[in-house]
Amino acid sequence: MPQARVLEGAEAQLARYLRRRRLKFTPERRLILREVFEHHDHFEADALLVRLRGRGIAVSKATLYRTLALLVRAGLLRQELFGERHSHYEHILGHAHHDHVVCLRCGKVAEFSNKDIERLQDDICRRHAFRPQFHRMAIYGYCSECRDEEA
Amino acid sequence: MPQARVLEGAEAQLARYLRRRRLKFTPERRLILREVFEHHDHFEADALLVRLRGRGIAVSKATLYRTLALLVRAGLLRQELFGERHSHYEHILGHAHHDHVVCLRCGKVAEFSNKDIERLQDDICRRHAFRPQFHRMAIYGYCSECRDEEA
DNA sequence: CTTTATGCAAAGTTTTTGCAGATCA
DNA sequence: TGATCTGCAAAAACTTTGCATAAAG
Repeated sequence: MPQARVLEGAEAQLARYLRRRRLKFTPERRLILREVFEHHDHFEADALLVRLRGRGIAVSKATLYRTLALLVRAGLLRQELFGERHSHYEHILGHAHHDHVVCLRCGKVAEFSNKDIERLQDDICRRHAFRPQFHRMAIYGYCSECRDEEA
Repeated sequence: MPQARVLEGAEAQLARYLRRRRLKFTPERRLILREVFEHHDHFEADALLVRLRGRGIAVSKATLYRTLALLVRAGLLRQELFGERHSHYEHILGHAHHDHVVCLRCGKVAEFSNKDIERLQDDICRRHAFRPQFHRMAIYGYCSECRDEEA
């Protein structure tokens, strides 16, 4: 899916979400959405704010956090905690579900997805009479570039 | 493994860790270790502090946090973030590796472990030339008691 | 007696909130 | 025009840190 299409789809999805709830599509929300869906896939709130500021867009921290929460509620973003105290956000739209491999030394994050694991997770939920909504899985260790530097 | 044995093992492991690094086995460290390994398996820093205070043990917050970090480094505890901004801690010693199922409504956490998933994770790491150290996996959804209350 | 640990209070980090004024539908 | 938003600054929640004093090895 080309990036412009993704942005278009994201705007449409957010517009629908807002309209249904009689919420407003403000310029701030549009600018943040744009910045989120035009480029990067994986980001932290603070880095996003810096990027916005760099483009001369002066939304407040409060609005940024409120908007990110809104985008999560609207199903456009996924919020992740990779063992750190701050959140990472990822696109849902235009990006299939996947899990993560995180390097403990350089911090690099790679993605993977595995149908067999998903299927086994479903088995587990059935056994626990649990109705799954989503899952998070991350494997922590050392990437090929960092594994040799480690003791 | 009976609980008393676990505590014994934990003390031995910590003592070894400290000795090697010429660190000290202070009364505070011993008391915290005891409170951690005598009973509960799954706890939050603040709840632990309250429990200690309830037993008349007045370690400071600073020492508590420093000691928990030490126990993680020494391989006795695992630190988990279940999508909240505070940590949960779990025993490693006396407790086999497992993953979690978390109820989004009542917050209940159940454990599971699955050899097939672990094996598939190893495959993935091999394919990424990644040297895994540990992983975290949590499935979020609704438990049998809460699934009916949800829309 | 030297190095490491503790307690206190203050600072830090990331995120949330109350409120008054601004703005969208 | 009325409900929702924004920005600000202050609060919140959790954890970390600097420093003086205490204590382990």
